[in-house]
Amino acid sequence: MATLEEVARRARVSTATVSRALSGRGRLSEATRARVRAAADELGYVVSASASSLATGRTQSVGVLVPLLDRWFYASVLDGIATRLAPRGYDLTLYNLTDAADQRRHLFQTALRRGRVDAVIALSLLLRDDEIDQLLALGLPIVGLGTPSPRLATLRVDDAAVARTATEHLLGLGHRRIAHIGQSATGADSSIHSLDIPSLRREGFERALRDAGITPAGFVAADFTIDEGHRAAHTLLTGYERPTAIFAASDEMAFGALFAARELGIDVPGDLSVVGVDGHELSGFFGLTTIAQFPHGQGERAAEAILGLLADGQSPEGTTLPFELIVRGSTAAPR
Amino acid sequence: MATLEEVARRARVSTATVSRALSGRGRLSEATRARVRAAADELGYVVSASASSLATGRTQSVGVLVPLLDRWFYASVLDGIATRLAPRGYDLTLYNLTDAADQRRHLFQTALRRGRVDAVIALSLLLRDDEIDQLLALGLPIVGLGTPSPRLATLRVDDAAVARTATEHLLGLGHRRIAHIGQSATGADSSIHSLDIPSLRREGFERALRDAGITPAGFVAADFTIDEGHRAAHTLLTGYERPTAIFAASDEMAFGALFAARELGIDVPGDLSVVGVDGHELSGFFGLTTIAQFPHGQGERAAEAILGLLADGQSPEGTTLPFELIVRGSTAAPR
DNA sequence: CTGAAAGCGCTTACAG
DNA sequence: CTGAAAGCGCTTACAG
Repeated sequence: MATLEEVARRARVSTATVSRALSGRGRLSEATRARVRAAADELGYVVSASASSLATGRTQSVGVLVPLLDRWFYASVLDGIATRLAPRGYDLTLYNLTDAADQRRHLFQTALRRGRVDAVIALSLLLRDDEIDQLLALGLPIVGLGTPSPRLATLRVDDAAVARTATEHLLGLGHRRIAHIGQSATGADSSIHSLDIPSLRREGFERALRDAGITPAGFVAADFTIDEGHRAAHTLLTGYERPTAIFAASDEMAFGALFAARELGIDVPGDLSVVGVDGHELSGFFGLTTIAQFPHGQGERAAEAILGLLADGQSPEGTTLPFELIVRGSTAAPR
Repeated sequence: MATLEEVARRARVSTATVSRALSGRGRLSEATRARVRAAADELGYVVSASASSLATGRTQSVGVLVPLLDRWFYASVLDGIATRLAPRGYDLTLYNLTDAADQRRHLFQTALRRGRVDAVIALSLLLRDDEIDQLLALGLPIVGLGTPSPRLATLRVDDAAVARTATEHLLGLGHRRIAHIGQSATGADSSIHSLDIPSLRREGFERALRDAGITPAGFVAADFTIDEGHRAAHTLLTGYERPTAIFAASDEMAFGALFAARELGIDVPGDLSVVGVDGHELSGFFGLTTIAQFPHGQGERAAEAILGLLADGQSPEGTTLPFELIVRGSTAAPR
């Protein structure tokens, strides 16, 4: 790889001039600028990331913290982020934040502190207080997306409203025995807080029912996977006093509920209505009524927020993300 | 952030000694090593990535080229890669390779050449010859995963054998009118080659039929999505001389075929058998017979191959990835 | 408008 | 076993 120095020699100018010509910073005569550009092109010169970073303190790279890579929702968000970052010349460094304690420690204490990223986007992460401390101590722009800490500037959907919308849709159809599948991220006994997404949805659900003077017809905790949704729905549907409707806190769990209903010979929507959350790419095929929340767009928004902070320290304007009830064949009035 | 220099001062040694103590390279007395470690811990010192990279030429980071982020298959592979890279202290830099010409050019001519990664993993990418030239010119270890270029060391499933296995499963059940949904990546008229995955699967399918003395009962090109599989299946199932079996080149297309059959009132597997490829996480719920290929494990294998090349230049041992026929309820003998 | 030079924070021969 | 010093390849005040 050619170096700045070689370009300088070829263009018969100093390295300072080459740097200015190529970066566009500082005033130069058009003639020299053109000469330098030509020399750089001929040599196929590209600035060395590490040398440039060392000199400027900037890396042109954004770190993204993701809890689960292989889930449609996160993959979509990530795609949205990548879509916006690339054209602006920012690289994306991916950090998969698992539950493994030593991996988490290494990430916060070492990996992120090596100075490889200029900013951080944190996706729907449950972070401990000391982890947030370490994140903030980096002194970098940070944007959370659905991250349940009031200490992090976060873009979020109003999850209580999401749950209320779904629940009221069912109430509006005339359902009175409505069960919920969801909340298990922190557990009911969580000493942390109830700002995480699953908890907010559960609370929204319960409040909507309470406001209607109705008590929940059941709740089963599940981990936002089809398998778990399937298991949870099976429990609800084989208990006595079967619900006429289920509000699942994610589409994947709702899919599981649909499979469970089919296996049990329960007709949807005749004997059971099901609502999910996400607007999963498959929800249309399943005919699932859902609250769509456009994860790809969320990723784009998060990337734009970070780019704004990076460019002029401007915090994102709005922090509330849109959602939308999409009514399909999985919900109807109870018989 | 504390610097090496500060650690050196605190431990009352030279910066050279600190570097040696922390990296483990070079021989040092246990006493000084301990003293340096203590000083580093007290200051919360972490090596600067850019300074270290500039001095050594190594970045401790692997670039991953992905065509589509929001597809289950790629997301799983990515997760597998991340799983193996993290414990070895390597960062993962994600490059989303779209079809946009200018973005591709920027990636190969600039982004990858900035020296930000020590190695590259390329996932199932269709690369032009000049792009492969540029990739090779980086002089870095490269591992392809299902990448259709003989010029790149690639881990791959024997896709012709995958297709043959699926097809022979259908033949073995007694099917004689078998159609295929797949191949569209390069198009039939591709002047490039037919080493890409969709083409290999199509060829495997056709050869298996030919060996059995049977002609294909149809082929529709589709883009590996549910939507496209749905559309393609609809075409096949509403034509005259409807096939009794469909081999779809991916599970997602097979899901689409199942939805199409259901809409058309065609009983699966009574009137139609469907086989897919991938072992998608949903395939079990759909009762889909499939050829599983374990993308998460593929990602792990690719990461290990790269780590091997990075550590001692050892090329990966085997380059063939496993697959497995999983028979479920979507296939049966024709009526 | 352009250049000489210091500095970013490491690593690694080279000496001793 | 340890240190002084050069060097990695840039950028940016500071001069002129």
